[in-house]
Amino acid sequence: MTVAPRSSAGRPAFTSITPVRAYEGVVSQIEEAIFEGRLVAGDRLPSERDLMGQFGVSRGTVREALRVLESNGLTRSRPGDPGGATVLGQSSGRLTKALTTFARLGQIGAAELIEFRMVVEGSAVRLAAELHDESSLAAMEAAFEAMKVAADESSEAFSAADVSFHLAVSACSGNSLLSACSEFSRDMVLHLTSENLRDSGDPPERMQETLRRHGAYLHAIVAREGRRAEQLARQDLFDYYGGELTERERARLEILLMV
Amino acid sequence: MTVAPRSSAGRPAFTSITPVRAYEGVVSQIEEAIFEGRLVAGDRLPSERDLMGQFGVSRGTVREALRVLESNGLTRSRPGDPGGATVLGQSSGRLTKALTTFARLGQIGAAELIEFRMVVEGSAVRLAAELHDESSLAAMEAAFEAMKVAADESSEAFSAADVSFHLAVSACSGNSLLSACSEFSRDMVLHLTSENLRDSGDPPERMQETLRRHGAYLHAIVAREGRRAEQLARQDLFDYYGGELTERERARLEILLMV
DNA sequence: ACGGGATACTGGTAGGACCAGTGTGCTGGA
DNA sequence: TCCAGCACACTGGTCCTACCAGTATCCCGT
Repeated sequence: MTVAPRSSAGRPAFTSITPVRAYEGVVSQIEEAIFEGRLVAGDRLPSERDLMGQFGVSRGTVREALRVLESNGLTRSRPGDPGGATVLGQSSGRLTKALTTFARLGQIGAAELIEFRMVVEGSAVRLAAELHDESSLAAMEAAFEAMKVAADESSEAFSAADVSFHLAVSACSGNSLLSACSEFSRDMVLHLTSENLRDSGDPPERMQETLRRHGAYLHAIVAREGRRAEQLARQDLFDYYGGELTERERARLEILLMV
Repeated sequence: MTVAPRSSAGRPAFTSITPVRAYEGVVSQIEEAIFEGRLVAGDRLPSERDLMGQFGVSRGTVREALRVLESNGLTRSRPGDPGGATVLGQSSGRLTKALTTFARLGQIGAAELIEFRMVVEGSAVRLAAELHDESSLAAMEAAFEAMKVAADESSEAFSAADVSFHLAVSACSGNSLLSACSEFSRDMVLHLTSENLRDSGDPPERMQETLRRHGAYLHAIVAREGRRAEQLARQDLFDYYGGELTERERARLEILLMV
C-alpha cells in the first residue's frame, strides 16, 4: 500500500479525481463569462451549432452543457429562437430549488425548517425595522392593509396576501440572502404543514390571530424597534406552528425565542 | 390587447409556460424516486441504454437528464462502471454551489455575506451552547485545542484548524440548514477577503486574537449560556472583519450585534 | 489452483438526420 | 407606395448509429 503525501495540516494532499468531461469545460467557460460580467442578463449565446464549432466538440456535448447551465438557472433555451440561449439574471429560483432539494433529501422536518425560518426571517424583520425608509415602509403597510381586506374574502386570498406581506418585509431588510432564505423556508413550511392544515384552510379566528400578531411586529417595525420586532416575529412563528410540534421540538425552538 | 384573468388576490392567473421537454420527464421521474426513498444512496440506476428503453427516449435525451441530475448532486456517472449511475446521498455540496452562484450572480458583497454569517452562525452557536452533550462538547474542545497547536505551526494550518472548529460547533447545533449556510458563508467570506488578507496569511497577533475570541464564546458554550455565546460569536465576526468595511456597512452590522 | 487474456458490458463523444417551431425578408397584390 | 402573406433560413428538440476507452467478469490455458 502506498501512502499519500500529507500536507502540514495533517490531511491527505491528494483529492479524489473525476475524469474531466468535455461538457464540463464548456459549462465552466460559459459560467465564467457570466460571472465575470462578459455576458449579462439578456445576452444571447451563439447557437448550438456555432458553439460546437467554437469549442470543437459535438452538438451532443454542447447540449449537455446547455442543459446543465439551464438547470442551474443561468440560461434558458427556446426552440426556434434565433440567437441561441438567453442569459438570465439573478433569481432566487435556483437557490430555492437547491434548498428544497437539500431539505427533501435530508429528510428535514417541519421543526427544523421552522427553526431556520425563525432565525432568518427574524433577522430580516430586525433589519427592516432599523433600516426602512418611507417607500418601503409604505409597501409593508400597504401589504398589511391588503391582508386585512383579504381576511374577509377567502382563506386563499388571505394566504396570498400574507405571502406578499412577508415578501415586502424581507425585501426591506436589504439582504438578499436573508430574504431568499426566508422565502424558501416560508414556502417549504407551508408545503410541509399543508397536509394537516391547508385542507380546511385557515379558520377565521386563526386569520384574525395572524393579523393581530403581524400587526404587533409591524408596529415595532414602524417604531424602529428592531430587537422587539425580531422577538415578536419569532414568537409569532413559534405560536403559530408550535401546536403541531412535539414537546421536544418546542423546547429547541424556545431557545431561539429570546433576542 | 387582451386582459389576463386575475385571481382574487389581484395577481395574474396565467403563468408563463415552458414547453415540456422529454428529458425533463426523465429527470422528474428519477428525482421523484429518490425523494420518495424508492432510490437511496448507493443504489444504481439502470444503464443509459436500459433507460432509453424504459422511458422510450433516445440515448441523447437520457444523457441530458443524467447530466442535470448529476449537476444537481443527485447522481454520479462513471465510465466503464457496470450498473449505471450511482445515487448519491445528502450533501451540502449542491446547496453550497447554489448559494455561491446566487452570491456571485447577485454581486453579493462581503458585507452582506458577513451579515448573513453573523445571523446563521450566531444562531448555530446558541443552539450548540444549549444543546451540546458530552461527545459533541469534547469534539468542540478538541478542535479548539488543535487550533492552539496549529497557531504555532503555520497560518495555513491555523486556518484549517479554524475551519474544523467552526464545523464542530455548527454540527453540534443539530440544524443542518443552519450549519450548511454557516459553512457556505464562511467559505465565501474567506474567498472574498482572501485577496486582501490571505496573501500574507494571518499574522501571529491576529491568530492569538482569534484564539482568544473563539475561546471566549467556547466558554459560554460550555456554560450553556446560549445568548451570551451567540452575542460573542457575532461580536467576533464583527470585530474580525469590521476593519475592512465601510462605515455604512459597519452600521448595518451593528444592528445585529445585540442578542 | 491460479494467473491472464478475451469478452461483454459501461459511459463519453462524434456526426448525421429529421421535425416543429420562429423570425425575417422578400414578393406580389392592392 | 404600402402592406399582407408566403417562402426561407435558422433555431432547438429528438432520434439514430457508430466508435472509443475504460472496467469487471468469466473462462481458458498453464
